[in-house]
Amino acid sequence: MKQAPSALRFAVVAVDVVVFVVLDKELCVLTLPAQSELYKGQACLPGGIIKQEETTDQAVLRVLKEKIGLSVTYHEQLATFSAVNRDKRNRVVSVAYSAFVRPDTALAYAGPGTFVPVKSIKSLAYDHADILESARRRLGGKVGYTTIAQYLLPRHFTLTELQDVYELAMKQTLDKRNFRKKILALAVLKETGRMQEGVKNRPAALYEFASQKLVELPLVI
Amino acid sequence: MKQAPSALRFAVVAVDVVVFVVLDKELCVLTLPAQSELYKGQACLPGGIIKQEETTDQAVLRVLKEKIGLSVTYHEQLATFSAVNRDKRNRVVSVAYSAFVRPDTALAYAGPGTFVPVKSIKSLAYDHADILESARRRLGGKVGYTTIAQYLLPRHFTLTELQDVYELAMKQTLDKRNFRKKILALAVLKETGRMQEGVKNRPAALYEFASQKLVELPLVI
DNA sequence: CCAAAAGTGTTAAAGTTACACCCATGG
DNA sequence: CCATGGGTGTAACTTTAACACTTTTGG
Repeated sequence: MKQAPSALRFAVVAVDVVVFVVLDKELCVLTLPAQSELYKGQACLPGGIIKQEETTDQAVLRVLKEKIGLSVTYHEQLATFSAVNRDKRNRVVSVAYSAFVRPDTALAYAGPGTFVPVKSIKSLAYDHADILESARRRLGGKVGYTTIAQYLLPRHFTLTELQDVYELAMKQTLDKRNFRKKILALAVLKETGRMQEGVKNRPAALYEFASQKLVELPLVI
Repeated sequence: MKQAPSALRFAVVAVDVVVFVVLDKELCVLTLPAQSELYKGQACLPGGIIKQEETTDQAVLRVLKEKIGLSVTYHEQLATFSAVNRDKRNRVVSVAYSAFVRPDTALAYAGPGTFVPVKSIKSLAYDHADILESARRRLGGKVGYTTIAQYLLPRHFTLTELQDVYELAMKQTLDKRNFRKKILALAVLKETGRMQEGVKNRPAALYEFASQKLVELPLVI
């Protein structure tokens, strides 16, 4: 593919990713120490510049894999951030993404990033705090009308674990009986037939999502 | 602001805008004849390359004003399209926007674009058909839980006109009595005290939105 | 007086909320 | 037998859906 004249290419196009995980009943995101001198000492989100022959979606997967050493369960585009000074060094237009990993993946993770509770994050380098806030809001909305919660859970999970994810994402507590009635009525789950093992209380039934795709529901929870 | 080396600036960043209007009980969008040789004869959405010192939001307003001669009532970011070959000439990453104009503005419009019914559009240059479809879907969703319909109506409007916009956006008919009950219960409208004039049937009361800002509702319609 | 659109209430059904106790397991 | 979390139903209330006729105006 031909390239447009350099004079027209004002900006670098980058991706930044908010990688969510639920650990220990806390909603966490992956952060890294900012590399650049200007933002030294601050944390930031994983990200990188797109390559000449890749889409932003491909860039997200490449960056997470190559630079961060992580495979995510699901990712989706969030919004594009284009403030002229969002990166003080030079003009970078960033296409932000949300991504999700299962807790077991995060626990086994040993790359350069750290998962930290969203609540504990006071500030981030660049405009990454804005991006995080935007992703956080989107997650809160989307958990209620899609099956996005599945990407934050192990494949097989208990209804209580599922409810925990909903409560974290929505920032509210839910009634156990009503939650179960609703989620089961939606018919997006199926019983695995298996039970929890090695727990010191009554073992819970394990469920899984019927479809691994993101399903949109006619509004619920 | 310093610029990153040209070698890192692979792509041109552009904006493309889906400008909606309701004319004659039809949802329409603004299209233009494509300029480039490669897409000669096809229609496309208004758009343009961002400038060095402007955000994508600013670029949208500038492009619509300078190139199209149109002031929109409201605009919001939709999504970013980055397929490597979405523009065959060279790499263009496009940040797509939805925008809305009131019918009176569209009727008075005399610029280079044309408002054509969405239904009548079979194809568009570049990936603009994808962008339009995406905007169309978003409008359909958003009309139900926000006050976005206001940007497609004159400032003062009848409840029937409001219902028409909802029906067009949602692609379904609604019950007149139930619609009125719901929308009035939401308390987002206020009576202007004025009535329609010069209509050959019983004149309807004119309403306006209480806030000109986009308001998100706890789910409705 | 006719045509056209405005305006208005009730009832049945569905969905949502609030709420408390017994059960199975490991230690 | 105790502690821990799992699992379950019902009744009041709220919301939604379906539905038809009278009113006001201009021509």
